[in-house]
Amino acid sequence: MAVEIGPSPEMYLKSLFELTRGHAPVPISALAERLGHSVVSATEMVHRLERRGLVAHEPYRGARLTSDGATHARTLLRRHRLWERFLTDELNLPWESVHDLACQLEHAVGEEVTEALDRRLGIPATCPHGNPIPRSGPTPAASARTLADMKPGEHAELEAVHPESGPVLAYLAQHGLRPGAAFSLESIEPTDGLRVIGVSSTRVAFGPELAARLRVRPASGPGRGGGARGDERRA
Amino acid sequence: MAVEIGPSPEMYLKSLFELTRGHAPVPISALAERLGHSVVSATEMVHRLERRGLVAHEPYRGARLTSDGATHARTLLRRHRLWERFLTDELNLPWESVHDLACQLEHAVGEEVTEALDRRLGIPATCPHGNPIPRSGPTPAASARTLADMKPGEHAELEAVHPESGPVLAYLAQHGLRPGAAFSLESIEPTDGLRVIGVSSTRVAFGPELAARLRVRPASGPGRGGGARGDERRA
DNA sequence: ATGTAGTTTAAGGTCGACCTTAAACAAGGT
DNA sequence: ACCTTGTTTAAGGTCGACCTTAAACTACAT
Repeated sequence: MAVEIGPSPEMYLKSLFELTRGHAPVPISALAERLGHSVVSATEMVHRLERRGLVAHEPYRGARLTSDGATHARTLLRRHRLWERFLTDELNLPWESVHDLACQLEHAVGEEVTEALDRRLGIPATCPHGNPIPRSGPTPAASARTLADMKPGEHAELEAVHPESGPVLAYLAQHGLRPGAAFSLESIEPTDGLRVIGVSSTRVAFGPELAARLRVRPASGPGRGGGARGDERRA
Repeated sequence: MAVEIGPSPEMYLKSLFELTRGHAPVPISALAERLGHSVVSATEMVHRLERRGLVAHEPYRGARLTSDGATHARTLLRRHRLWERFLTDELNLPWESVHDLACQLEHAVGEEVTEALDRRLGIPATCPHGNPIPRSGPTPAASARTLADMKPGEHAELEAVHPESGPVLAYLAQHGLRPGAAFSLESIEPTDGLRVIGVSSTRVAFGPELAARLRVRPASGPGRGGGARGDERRA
């Protein structure tokens, strides 16, 4: 069991999982873009994964994880997020850089280490970027609402950065924005749909694509002022 | 700096380092055997590493690390042993299995993580198998004396398992023998040179090759009886 | 001085994971 | 019905990391 699989196929499974919205297949071009590969290469890989029974490919529509594939992807994501927690909580590495670091570590460990790590970390509920750590049992539904869905004047709190990536996290870190931060949407610029938000006396702008990657929830308290405040470790 | 290098070349550097005795070149056949590769493949790799300036190859004698190569190997060994400590000390994974696990992790992290890990672990002096963790500055000379050098009747204490490997550690674990354990050499069998030692009322036998991998030092105290006792974390 | 054991080179093979360019094809809007 | 856009297939390439078999060669001990 556990089906030997290399780092590269694993990245595909993970990306596929992350890019999946609802029940729709993910266009291969989207996959390719996320991984920085050519579309042809991505198609090749999808075929390889299909032969292994991990993804189902609907021609001209996209690829979807089979349940085997989804299981595998979930454990990968689990490892990834646990490592992220380890790197921030135990090694005190910067919030915005642990994503890329964890991308290496996730392929280097099996179940043994993963579970031990989970216990060691106190069975955390989310990664440092606000995403839930998959465990046995259904994953708690993440809020579907993002910054892109908000209307000017609304107040909210950053819940998570969903498809994570180095550059995105760097941008957020640069402006002191972290899960838990309260903010308000000040305006949506007519040109390019730029979202300008106010976070503790600063203004930060986000393009529509980035905005769609910022999951939000109604501001919890009157917001204890904070910009760069932490993230919750429990659900 | 840091010269991009993959897991496989890294394993070669590490093995080369571990197999080096004094100043002599390591025969490629020995390298190949340690890695479980064919001699031809090992030769190929040595060439690749030579082109990169990491090893020097003396035809028909063997390969030696250049100073660049040695530096690289040392940092690899450093990562490896730090991960071993992490896995045993923090995750409570079994002593005999952390070697193989660390073999994966060592290729998945850079300097940032390594140094943070080191600090986090309290700058440990040795790995769980008794080998010193390389740091800047000269590595403390490991005792050159092994079980293979002992005479019947002698008492000693296990200091380290030097070239480590899964099966060797498994054998030791099976017999409750760990660094720090005191024992006496009871006999050397004339056939096959088997070393039979007494450890806390048990007898365990070692072939000559294994014996040469067990570094020993004079028993420290009257040995608080112990078989399966720990290992020191400080020099 | 010679022979054997250990080393090296040569030649050819496989597999995975990428790339490019170019052609064939399907979906969906006008 | 057509045309554009996005998708897939085909063809050929590269590179790294392994493999085998077979021939050439060296070191060293007898």
